[in-house]
Amino acid sequence: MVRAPCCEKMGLKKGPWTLEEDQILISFIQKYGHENWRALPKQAGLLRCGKSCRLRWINYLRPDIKRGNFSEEEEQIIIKLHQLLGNRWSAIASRLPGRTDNEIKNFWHTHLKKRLEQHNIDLASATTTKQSHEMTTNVTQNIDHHIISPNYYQDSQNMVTYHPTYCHDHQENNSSSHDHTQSNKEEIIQYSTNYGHEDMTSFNNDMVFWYNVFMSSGNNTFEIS
DNA sequence: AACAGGCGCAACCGCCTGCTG
DNA sequence: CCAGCAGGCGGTTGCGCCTGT
Repeated sequence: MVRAPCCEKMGLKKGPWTLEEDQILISFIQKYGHENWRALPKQAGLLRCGKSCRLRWINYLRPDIKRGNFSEEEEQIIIKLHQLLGNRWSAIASRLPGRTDNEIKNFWHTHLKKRLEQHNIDLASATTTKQSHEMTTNVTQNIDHHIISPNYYQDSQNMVTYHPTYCHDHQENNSSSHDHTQSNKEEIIQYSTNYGHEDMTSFNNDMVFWYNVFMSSGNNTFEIS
């Protein structure tokens, strides 16, 4: 398949964004939204490619972006989710409100990776296979309660609508016994429940459910790295 | 004060997948 | 079913800043 050209046209600007460009992009999106990223720069009068605009908006200009250092709690969440999900930064980011995949990826490569590697070296001689297994098990059972899924939407009837996460995890289902067709992807599981943030049992069950979804969605090809 | 090396982060690149005609 | 397009994603790069010498 021929890949669509991107940013190849002469005259398109690259490199750091200026304040002026940021303001143009923000005001355009606030006015008209971003239904078509490719067309957006032209419509907004920006000499950027659509991808660049999208990246800038998602990673920097979005109003709900949380700036600043990662908290200890967030670090732990990232570590745990990375054990569970691998390098699926967008999936990890979707569980950390206000954080972007790029930010998490950078944070991982600059901080956590080194720290964990050092930690692994320290543990290498002492860790047995059994302990390793127990660690993995604990990860699945003790995912931090504060991880918030953006896939939950509470509607007016106090129902929680759940969109299965595998909608976004598209690689691991090739040989799956589950046929994740479009109809399956659109499947919505509704819990008629009193589910609340105080109800940690429900939250725990939820995380176990998620884990099961992850595991089953890949016909065990899902890798914990 | 000047320089070198390391670090952090924004941005780019290229591939993959889903959608549509 | 196929081809082309658009969006999304993860890997990588480049550059500015910081720190040590």
